[in-house]
Amino acid sequence: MGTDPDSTRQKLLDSAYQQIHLNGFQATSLTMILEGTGCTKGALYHHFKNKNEIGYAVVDEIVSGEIQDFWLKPLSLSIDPVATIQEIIMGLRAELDPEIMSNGCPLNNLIQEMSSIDPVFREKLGRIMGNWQRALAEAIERGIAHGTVRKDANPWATAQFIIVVIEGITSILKSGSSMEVSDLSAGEFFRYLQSLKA
Amino acid sequence: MGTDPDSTRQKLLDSAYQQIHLNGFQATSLTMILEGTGCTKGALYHHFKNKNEIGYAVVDEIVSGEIQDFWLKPLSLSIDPVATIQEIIMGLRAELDPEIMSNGCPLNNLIQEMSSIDPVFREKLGRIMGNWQRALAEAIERGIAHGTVRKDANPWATAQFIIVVIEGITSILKSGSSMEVSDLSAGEFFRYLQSLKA
DNA sequence: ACACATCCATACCGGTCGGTATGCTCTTGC
DNA sequence: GCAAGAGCATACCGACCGGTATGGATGTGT
Repeated sequence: MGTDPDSTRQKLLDSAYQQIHLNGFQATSLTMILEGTGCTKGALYHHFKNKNEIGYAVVDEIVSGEIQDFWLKPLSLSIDPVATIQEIIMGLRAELDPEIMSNGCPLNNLIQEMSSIDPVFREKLGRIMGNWQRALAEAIERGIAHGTVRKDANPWATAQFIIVVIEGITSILKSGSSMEVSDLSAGEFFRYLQSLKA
Repeated sequence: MGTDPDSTRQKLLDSAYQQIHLNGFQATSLTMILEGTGCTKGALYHHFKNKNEIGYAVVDEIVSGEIQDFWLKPLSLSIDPVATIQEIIMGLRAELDPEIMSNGCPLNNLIQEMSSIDPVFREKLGRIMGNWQRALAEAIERGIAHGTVRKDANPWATAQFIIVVIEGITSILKSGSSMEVSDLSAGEFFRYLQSLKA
């Protein structure tokens, strides 16, 4: 049996992450989180102080890690950020289940729902966004230094615009329409990315 | 006194619209909607079948109308869509209370929250998005015909990308940071718009 | 082997939610 | 001027929410 406390905590966190991604944080009840884990409310309140703390832990231990793995790590090694960004996006498209992807970017979803309500969420999510933007900007700077990116590109503004477009595309995906819809704007996005090249 | 039933219904709708914009649809309780209107639950359930129908009415009668007024109407007369889009955006920035604007685009908010949950919301919101995109595409086509837009621009893809960027920017606005944050990507966006000119 | 903390299940609580049942008041058709 | 229904207020309901109190099992230091 899973008498390992760490594994039960992880099971709860994973379930919470999935449910929050599906229904949003506020619409996710503790009962829904417990469902499928085999745990009860006792376990949940043993590992977490209250519902908000579960959300905070999801952000700190899961969402943050995914941004780290998918974006920060590849970018930190890149001297050709335009190519790297395209590879990341193509990789995400191939890897992720489209049904899951149609639920939007977990980071963006939480920002939309919680940032204006809860200052702790706001701070944590804002920090992740900041790291993401910084990693992009630094990669672009390295690209300029290595001659792979136009010299007159503004790294910080460009980084922010890239995030804007990515979050915009995943947002639009939710308005219904299938995958081909985002192919169009993805094409325009790649055209923009190419325009950054030196 | 306001014994006029139409005005009562309108008051309820307006309050619902504001509360939904502030807190989201699911997090908005009927009590919150009633608050400030001077009405009670009796009035509410006299004019609307249930909570969902209130949301549907808000979409049909308010959100749809705002997109119509702010975007479709100006675009339908334009033969220089790039200029028109810039004017609309500058106008929105000047007109709207920044505190209200930091709550995001009502259309986008509802899509994020409700599209994956409720098929009726999904259909209604998707239809509005479609109209918006179509109006943009048609304006771009007219721009091409009148020589204000590059001939090799793909109207449909460009229209979608423009929506993506607009929704992306209003999304990012919520992640904290003040107005100047969006100025950066707005600058990049205008740069992209200019690149569409003939 | 015994005290004790960790880990978790069960049962329960007050509060709020969306929704309903009922009746009053005022308008409107005739 | 009188029935009939529109327009609404009040009171109430079951369901579910987040959270707590309690106690039983299981390891753990000594």
